[in-house]
Amino acid sequence: MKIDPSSSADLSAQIAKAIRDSIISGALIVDQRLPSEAELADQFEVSRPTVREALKRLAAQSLIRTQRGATGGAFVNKLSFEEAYPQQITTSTLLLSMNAVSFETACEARYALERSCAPLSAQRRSADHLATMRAEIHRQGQPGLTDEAFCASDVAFHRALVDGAGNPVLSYQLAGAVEAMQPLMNMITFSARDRARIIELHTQLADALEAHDASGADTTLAELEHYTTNLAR
Amino acid sequence: MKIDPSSSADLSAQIAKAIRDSIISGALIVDQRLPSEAELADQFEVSRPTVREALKRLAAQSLIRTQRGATGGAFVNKLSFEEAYPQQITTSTLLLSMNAVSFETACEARYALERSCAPLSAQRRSADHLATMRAEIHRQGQPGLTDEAFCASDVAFHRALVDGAGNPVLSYQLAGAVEAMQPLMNMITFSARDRARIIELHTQLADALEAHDASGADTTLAELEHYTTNLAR
DNA sequence: TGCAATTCAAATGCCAGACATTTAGATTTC
DNA sequence: GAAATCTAAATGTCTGGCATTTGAATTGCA
Repeated sequence: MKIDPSSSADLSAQIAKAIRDSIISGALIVDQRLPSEAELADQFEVSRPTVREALKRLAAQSLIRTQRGATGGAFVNKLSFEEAYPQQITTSTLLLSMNAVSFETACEARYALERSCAPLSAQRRSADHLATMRAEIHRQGQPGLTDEAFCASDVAFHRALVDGAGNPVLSYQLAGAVEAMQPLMNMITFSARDRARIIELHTQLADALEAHDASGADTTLAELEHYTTNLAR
Repeated sequence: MKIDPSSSADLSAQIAKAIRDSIISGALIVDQRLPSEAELADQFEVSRPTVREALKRLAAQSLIRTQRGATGGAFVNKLSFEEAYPQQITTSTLLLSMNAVSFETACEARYALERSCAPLSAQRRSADHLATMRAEIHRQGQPGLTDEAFCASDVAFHRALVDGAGNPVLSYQLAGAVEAMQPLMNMITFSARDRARIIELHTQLADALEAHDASGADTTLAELEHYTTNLAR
């Protein structure tokens, strides 16, 4: 683990990279304790603040965690799907807002990915997932619901659909696509008639999953995509 | 933008969160300059090193960039898809390796997502994408190729397929799934016969895309998934 | 006047040393 | 033997300072 003092890059960035590479390569394994900040400073021949900046960089990516106290220090963190979700969502949201991605493009991606989950979800969805979907459908029918709350419930519904596939990798990837759409969706105003149609399609979708009907679910998702893109116009 | 001094969390983490929230909410816009480190230290009533640790956290997520010199400082960074790719890939790779995700699960997710791109790619792929795919197929047929190089070429082939859909959101999401699989794929040894079969399927796939044949591409991808999962056993 | 060289100031990058706080384990005391 | 205390190691934070970079203002000269 070495750094190049002649490089133009920040020392703390170089040190972070060196440690990150060690984690990715497996030289540092989960829960292993890194040397103390003072020891790292010695090894890399830099000051403690510089080492600390490097460690903060890694902490921001959830690659390490730190503990204070006698047996404390920095430990290689076991990156869990739960931890990775929020980061994925934040990044996806910013990507959409900062790159002026059109509603059509985002919508297309979202439904394309979601349709890839549908057959698996039709096959494996638990009663729990179905119950969540039914509950969200019911909420969507409440009269006083704001557009924002309607969209939030929509996201919850679709996440239950995706989670029904029982594949954590899919759930992780989809979380970004589905949640990041929400700010864009929030810019749409839904008439009572729009909501009724969406709820109808959601119900069809839940029915299809309950009946383990993959192609029915796929067809309904296609309709929903079509309806949503038209709404945005 | 305030922090809670009585909180147990690190000050630098709180400050990073405050600034991050401002960026996400749009209170800070792209290319806007943040106050200098000294000014931030005053505002948050902490020392400069603490502010610096916070800024490094944000830099690690590509939310800001820093410039030295007279007109330097920290600027809100326009997060681009190109910048987000490597992060996405790193995270996905670590998620798979640290959570002992089975080859079957990862493979299922990868092909499910990839099949969602196939119809779009069949419709929109450019001559460029096709050329890349053909070139990779040719490389895969070279006799002296190591298993690692074969897998790398496989990844390049599939990325061209995904990019052919012409949807940057899809490409971004898929990059993680496809690239993160590579370490798992590298653990498989391919016989000459295996390679021949895979190349055959890749050729079918390229042919289907060239003919704008969506269902043909889908069928071939399903076969490829089936073949790959069987190989892993 | 116009252009080049110089100077200047502001900002980040980096360092040394110190103190505060937390925490587990060792030690002491009853 | 159990509870209380002490201790040491580690991170968290601060002060103050110097080095380096870099754009802009200033100056000097033709």
